[in-house]
Amino acid sequence: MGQTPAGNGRPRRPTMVDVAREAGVALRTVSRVVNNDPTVGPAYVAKVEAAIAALNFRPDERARQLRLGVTGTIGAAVRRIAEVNPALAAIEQTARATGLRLLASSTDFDESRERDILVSMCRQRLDGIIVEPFGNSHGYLEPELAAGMPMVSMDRPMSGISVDCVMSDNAAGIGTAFHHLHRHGHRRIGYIGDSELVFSGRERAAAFRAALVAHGQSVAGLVHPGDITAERVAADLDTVLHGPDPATALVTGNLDTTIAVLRVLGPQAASRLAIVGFDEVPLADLVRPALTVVAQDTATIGRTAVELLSARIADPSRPVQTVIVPVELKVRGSGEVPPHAIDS
Amino acid sequence: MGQTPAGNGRPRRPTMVDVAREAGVALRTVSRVVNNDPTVGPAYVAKVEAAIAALNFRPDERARQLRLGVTGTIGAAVRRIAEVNPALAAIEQTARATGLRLLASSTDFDESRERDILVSMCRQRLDGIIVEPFGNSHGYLEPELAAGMPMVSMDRPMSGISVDCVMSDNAAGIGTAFHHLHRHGHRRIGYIGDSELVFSGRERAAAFRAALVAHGQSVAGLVHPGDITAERVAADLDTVLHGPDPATALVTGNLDTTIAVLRVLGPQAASRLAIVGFDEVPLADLVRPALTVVAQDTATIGRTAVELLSARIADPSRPVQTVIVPVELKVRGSGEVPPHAIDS
DNA sequence: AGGGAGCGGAATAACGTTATCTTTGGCAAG
DNA sequence: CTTGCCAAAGATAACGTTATTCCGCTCCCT
Repeated sequence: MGQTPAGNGRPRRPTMVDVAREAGVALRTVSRVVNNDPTVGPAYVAKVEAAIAALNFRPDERARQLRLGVTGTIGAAVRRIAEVNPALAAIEQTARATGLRLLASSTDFDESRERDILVSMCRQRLDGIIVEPFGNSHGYLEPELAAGMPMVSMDRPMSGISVDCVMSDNAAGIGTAFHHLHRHGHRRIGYIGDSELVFSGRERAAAFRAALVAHGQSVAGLVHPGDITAERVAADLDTVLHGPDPATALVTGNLDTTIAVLRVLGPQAASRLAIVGFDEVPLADLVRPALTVVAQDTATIGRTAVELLSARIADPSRPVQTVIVPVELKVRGSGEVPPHAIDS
Repeated sequence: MGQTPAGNGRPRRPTMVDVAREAGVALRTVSRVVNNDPTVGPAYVAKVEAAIAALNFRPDERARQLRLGVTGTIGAAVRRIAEVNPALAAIEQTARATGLRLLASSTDFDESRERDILVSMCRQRLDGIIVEPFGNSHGYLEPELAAGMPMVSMDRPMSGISVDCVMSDNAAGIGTAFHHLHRHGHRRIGYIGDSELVFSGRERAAAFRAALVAHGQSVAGLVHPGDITAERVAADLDTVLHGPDPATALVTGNLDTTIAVLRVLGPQAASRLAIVGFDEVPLADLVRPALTVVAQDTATIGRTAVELLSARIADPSRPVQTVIVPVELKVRGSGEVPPHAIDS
């Protein structure tokens, strides 16, 4: 008996074979009608469409994909879905405009989970993958790359393998923030940011040190990368503000740091130091003080990621490319507090 | 010649047949090894695993799914991915814990797009679908339901078809907000919220009218549902604040309304009226005034959605169920301003 | 020592679609 | 009237996996 392989309670859905029998035509003809092949006579089209409607037939995308070899879907393995993630929004929009479906998953800042997701995407033979890498060893993807799986990394490069990459100009962003504060008269500027175990944390801390050196200042006591916990940030903020030579201004290295700093400082933040944050802050206009930030061009990043991926899908042998996207300073108030306005 | 069906430049990936040939065993044996079937002798396991490593074989999930009839994946069609969406985060977490993959897409507040996504998910024969419905006619899903596609709606019921549903207790939430302001001495309380064309907008406006009536007050001039644009909200706020009998307190019907109201009022919001918002506000502790809100229990909503879906997958004939999740008042300041503190 | 149980592996048939190839029918040209 | 020939529809073989069936081998018991 032709029972369903998974013998659960689900009723078997009609297939093209059923439609063909119902319409009294060949299987191939049903396929042609479903795919709008113009070489089918109108009488046959009508018969087949009637049968499709009568049986409520819906083609099985899995079988189609298996046969075609192409899925029409790209994957996005991002660190956080369901959080404000404008780059992901841009990816989705661009993918849609390109006629690609998008399969998004959160790696959730977990290396093993990232691995699971990427391997699963490869097993599904997606047409390509965009990944916001988290872990530090992506060597296991080497065979996939060799097998021709198109891949693009976003926000940071992948480690151990060479793939197309799109990311912000971290160094320029930090330089701009520093310069902005310096131009408003600040001479002691501190930095609190993400851990240097993370690529962007490393790049931004390094850029900040370089800015200090370029202005002939000592690095000592001013640069504080590390894990982003309320305690660590509070402690480093205390060092920066109440050391022997207190800072009058601060650059925060990413969104989470900015939020943590604002929480520690409380409503009087603006009277205690000038702040320029890296990353746009959601509801920035409702937060007090209104924050001056170096904003990443997330729309361009997301769009570029899809474009790079599409280009590689079209031509797997093209040279690997890294795109650096400029950042933009958004002046809103917190970065323009002059040094003499700071309580000491 | 056995060429790839899609004759593009991608190299053909090795299949189980190739592995079997390489290892000198039967196809079925490779399948058993891949699926950790214990009835394979250790010598064979070693041979097969060596061949798999040598060829970089990865099983094709599409073929597996086609053969098995089950995908191990559920779909989530939500209005907005990549925005703060704690319910989606809970769905993802629960799905992961249940061993289900999640395919998330944004309907983007577009009825035709919602339809595309849902039809596409059905064609992919996902094991089940969670949908945050947007449109007003879901009759086209009737055949899918009849064919046994498990479906759960979240946040609002679907129109025209009967599926499991989980949503917040909108009426109780509005009642709580009203009562809270009333208890703090306010006697003229206004409401600005989403359009009554939308289910939750309708429920909340109705609940607010009911609260007014229950307190023996006139509805006239106080209840303002509508599209959420800066202009409309500003105009209605003006009516509420500067009418013949001005309100001293306001309930906002959802997050977007709350934000729009705060933008219009500016930093002096708290000195002009007391506010209780529906929906939790991101970075609520950094926004001034700190907002008193009626928060939805998004974690429970997301988790329940997956649980309802799993239950229906397990037993397609179980009765359709609607789960109402309680809401919670979060007191933070903006809702406790007494009437006499309001500038007139 | 012979026979049957039991186990592990091989051959083959699905799953539902699309593509290749073949067949049929109708019509115009020689 | 026959010969192509084009259009349109049918038969059949993939795609890569898993499940079913079957067969040969070993081992143990009588």
